[in-house]
Amino acid sequence: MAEITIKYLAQKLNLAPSTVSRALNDSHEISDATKMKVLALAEELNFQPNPYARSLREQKSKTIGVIIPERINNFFSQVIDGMESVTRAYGYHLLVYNSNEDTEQEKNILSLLIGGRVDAIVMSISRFDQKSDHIDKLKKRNTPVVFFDRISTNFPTTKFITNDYEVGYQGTVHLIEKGCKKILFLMLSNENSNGIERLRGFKDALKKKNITFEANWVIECSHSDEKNIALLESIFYKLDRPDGVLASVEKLALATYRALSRTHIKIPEQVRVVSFSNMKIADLLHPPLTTISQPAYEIGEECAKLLIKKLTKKNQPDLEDKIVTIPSVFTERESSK
Amino acid sequence: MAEITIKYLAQKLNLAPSTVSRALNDSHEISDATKMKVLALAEELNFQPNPYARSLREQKSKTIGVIIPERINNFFSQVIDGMESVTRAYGYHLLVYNSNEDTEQEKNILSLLIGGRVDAIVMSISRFDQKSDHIDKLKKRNTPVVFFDRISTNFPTTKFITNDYEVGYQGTVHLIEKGCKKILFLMLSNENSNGIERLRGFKDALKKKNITFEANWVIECSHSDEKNIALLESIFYKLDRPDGVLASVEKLALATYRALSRTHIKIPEQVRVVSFSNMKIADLLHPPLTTISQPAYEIGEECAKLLIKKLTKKNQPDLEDKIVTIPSVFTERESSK
DNA sequence: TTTTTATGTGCAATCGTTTCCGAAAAATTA
DNA sequence: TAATTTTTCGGAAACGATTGCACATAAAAA
Repeated sequence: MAEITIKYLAQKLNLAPSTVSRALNDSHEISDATKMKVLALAEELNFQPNPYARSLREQKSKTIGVIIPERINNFFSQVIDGMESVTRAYGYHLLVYNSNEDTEQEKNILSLLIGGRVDAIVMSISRFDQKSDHIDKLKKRNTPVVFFDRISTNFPTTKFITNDYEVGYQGTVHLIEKGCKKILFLMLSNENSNGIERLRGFKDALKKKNITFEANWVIECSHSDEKNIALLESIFYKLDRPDGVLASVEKLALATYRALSRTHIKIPEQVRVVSFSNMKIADLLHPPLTTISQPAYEIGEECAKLLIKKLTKKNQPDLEDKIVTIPSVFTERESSK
Repeated sequence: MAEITIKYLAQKLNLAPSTVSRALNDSHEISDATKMKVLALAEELNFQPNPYARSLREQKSKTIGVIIPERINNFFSQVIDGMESVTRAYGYHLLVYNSNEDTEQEKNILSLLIGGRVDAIVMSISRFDQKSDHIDKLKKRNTPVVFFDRISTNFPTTKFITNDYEVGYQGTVHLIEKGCKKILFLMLSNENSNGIERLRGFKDALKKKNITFEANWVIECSHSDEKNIALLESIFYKLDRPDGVLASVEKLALATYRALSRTHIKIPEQVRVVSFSNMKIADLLHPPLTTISQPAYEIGEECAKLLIKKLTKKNQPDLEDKIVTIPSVFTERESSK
């Protein structure tokens, strides 16, 4: 019931709290004999130092805050698994928040975290807004921040992404070479950093292949699955329907599948589909989905490694302002045959 | 740079720290005039009380620890989303850990949390072992614990599950009525609480329908997808193959799909499949999968609500030792037509 | 005017650690 | 043996917030 404290151990052993503390932290100024005694009792009583007292004193929490825009998403789950694999090894903890693709929530979470609850922050931003003042505020603090996937381009820190441009290009070329002449580019919101890069790859591929891009090929979708499906249905219902789809986000590929199934349009015979996706069961869809999948676990590991290094080593410089690219992998399946 | 503290505010305003603290906490013994002044300055400087100082003093962290056996899993993601939706409203934080279906890791995580880092724990245990002493240890502590889905039956607290027995029964009856005579029950490990209930429903349904159960219909699978697929392939390769499958876990249904696809056995013509699953795209599989899906979000909400109540209200009794059942929903699709 | 009461504020202790500083005891050197 | 250094430990002050208690001051009652 009554928590076991250092003071209690000290009293039991007829030592000063300072001595016990030092013994537990294996300080060189404590004799081996007393160290043994202290460790033995601590072990016996299953002593765990109070993390909050320690945090208060040391001015660090051994906790990293993570903000993602969506939790029910294989990509983000894998990223967090990757992070946890390294943070746990270093005794760090992960506080994970879901901003639900909502800038307002993101702002609230950020202000929660800024109070000193975490030593560092990892985030994938909900919207790539111009007015990201809540993120800019972070600059004034000395809390290290790292971005991944959906990054804030003008915030000076390290960002982890995949080769969005190249792979957007590659996916588009693939569709064209399969015979597509009119390809839709589906994006979630026109303002995400990676979406923009993927779109750039898309456009450049069209140009390279001498297909003239038309503005209405870019479909800006919402976060509502139902709305997206309805929108796509209306598009595919027309006579001069597209014959290819590059979905920049998994959920849009699924919306496409649903829309095409409702309108009885066949994949890949009538429309070929390629999607960015980290789904593990892309091969079990009907038809199996051609994917561009991101190295999610690895991205998580890298984010965590970088922060742990910054937090645990002495005299580390500020996080370098650069973009680290980890390549995605393209897997061809039935949906684009 | 220098953190803003209550002491700093007090100095700026020519007040005592205690007065500032009381003003911020809206104490009745502070005049409205000074309250205004304090609040104004706090607002202006964007003051956030140090959470660790507060935790130390108040002996509570406003943090709940969550342990799940797997993160890349829609069910658990939904549960956590549900929890977060209520904890955030009350200013509580979520520390989430993945035990990776491993009792050893679970034990380590638990001992991390026990040090007072969290005010309460929510968990879905990795294995239903007899020797769950690491969980029993929690009893001695006064940290409230709640279980969900994979519960520890003999630990006296509130547990949230779904009507595993009924729905296992229902799924089996469904398969039988579709004409199945030899049905496999796929479980992840023979020792999970919910698996056992589902199996009981399975057996009772067979009995009810006058089908004699055979022990080798219960397949205990591992956590390796590849092994499971190979195992299932070998089973379906035989002549007297089963004509139905009830998968107690989503990943086993997927393994079944893969195994059947490799052996060129048709679903549902040759084998009908029903699975417990919270996949959102069960309808996009080939063929669409008949599912029993758990009310994951709601389970998360209920866990959190219960704990928040226990933690925020005065003089709350210990968590009642009972099982709360929230029903699953059965959705028939092509895979069991 | 004096006494009582209500109101507003400050002082100091506390939560459990870590660490600076100093001091005794032991070991080394002169 | 005396002087010096090294080893080992204790005292006390932090870290930043909350809160019991005391003490002013002003308002109300006698």
